[in-house]
Amino acid sequence: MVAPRQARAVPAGEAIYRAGAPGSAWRVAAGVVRLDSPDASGEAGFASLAVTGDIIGCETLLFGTYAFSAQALTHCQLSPWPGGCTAASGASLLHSFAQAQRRAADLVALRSGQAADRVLGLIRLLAGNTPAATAAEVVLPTRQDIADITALRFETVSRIIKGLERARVLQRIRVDGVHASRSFRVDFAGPGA
Amino acid sequence: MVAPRQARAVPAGEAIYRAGAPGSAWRVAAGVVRLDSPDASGEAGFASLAVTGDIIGCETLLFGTYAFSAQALTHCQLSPWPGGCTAASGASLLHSFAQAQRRAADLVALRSGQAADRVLGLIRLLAGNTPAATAAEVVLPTRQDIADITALRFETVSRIIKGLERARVLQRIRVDGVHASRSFRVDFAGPGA
DNA sequence: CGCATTTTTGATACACGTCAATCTCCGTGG
DNA sequence: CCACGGAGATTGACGTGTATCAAAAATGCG
Repeated sequence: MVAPRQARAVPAGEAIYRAGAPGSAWRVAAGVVRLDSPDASGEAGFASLAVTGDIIGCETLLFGTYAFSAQALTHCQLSPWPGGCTAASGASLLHSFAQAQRRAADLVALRSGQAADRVLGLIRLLAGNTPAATAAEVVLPTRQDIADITALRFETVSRIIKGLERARVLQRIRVDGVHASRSFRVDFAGPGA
Repeated sequence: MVAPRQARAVPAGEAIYRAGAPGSAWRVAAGVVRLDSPDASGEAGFASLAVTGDIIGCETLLFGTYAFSAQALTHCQLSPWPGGCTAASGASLLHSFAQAQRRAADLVALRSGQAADRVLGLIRLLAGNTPAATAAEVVLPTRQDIADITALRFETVSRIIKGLERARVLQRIRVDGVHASRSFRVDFAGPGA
């Protein structure tokens, strides 16, 4: 009888695992995870994104080691996967497969069209991620990470986000009188009334 | 006892299946398949790419219907999946999952960097696809399809491919004295010598 | 052989990249 | 409590890689 692996909490910005390292699969219970291809010789950098509900590190079930590097873009909550009973793993695997496919299609879509639409698309993706209770609030990754995901430059991302603020689509959330640069309240419809 | 589904041959440009339609999964035995998101209300168009060895339509095992539309970009050979024995489907599914992940990362990479590098990257992907015997020959999709995959315009793709021809990286293959606009011999090293 | 489709090529405009300076936030130590 | 410094974010000025619009040429199919 093997002791169950513990759930993990990872602060924003920290590495979760490295490509090539041994390990097992996780379910992203909360937060946003960035996956990177090992940039040794091939295509460098950003490879994929995982948000709440997604499974990461599935490939370890097959190879025993991670194919990508994972990094927390926001504070993350991870739980071991598959859960208790391995019996359900067949359907469960299939389910996360289908989900990964849809996620991949979303990512591809985040890299076409005008810059503003891409950033907005990503924000939409991340906002859909937030639990219902705080549906209209998002914690964004750094400008640089947003830029990597959308294939833009961080200066461009910065300008676009400022523009969305001016258009009242985004509104900074104040914490102790100081507004953090990554926490926003989102109102896709614009200033509403 | 169910009669085994037949293998399918699909000519270039033809639809393989439509999103929402019932059906089952296939293995791409040869050729290149384009997958599109149903563009009804959400993100339109290109979603993913499948080349020789990839599995398409996996989601039917879960939902019974296709999540994407599939279209042959080159002449395609399809075989039913999973193959004869369903016993191996667990590991087989896992394997094609891992493959799909890597493919998705490749696609994302095809949408960053300079236009010429993207097109070249796609050609590389497609050339790696060809069987070893004709390793240096590729049949490319239409300029428009290449443009959709790389998030460029077909005019830009046309200019780039012409440029690669002038640089002797691509060389048109003559068929009956007429050179087709999509069959090329590839020499990534340049004119060699 | 003729027509529809695809590809090529040119001229021009603009969205985004690039380079660089400044500013804010936040932790550290005097 | 404030000076200091680093990381991230903002803003400006300018250049350029692609998009865009348009027209002609090549290809392929009936």
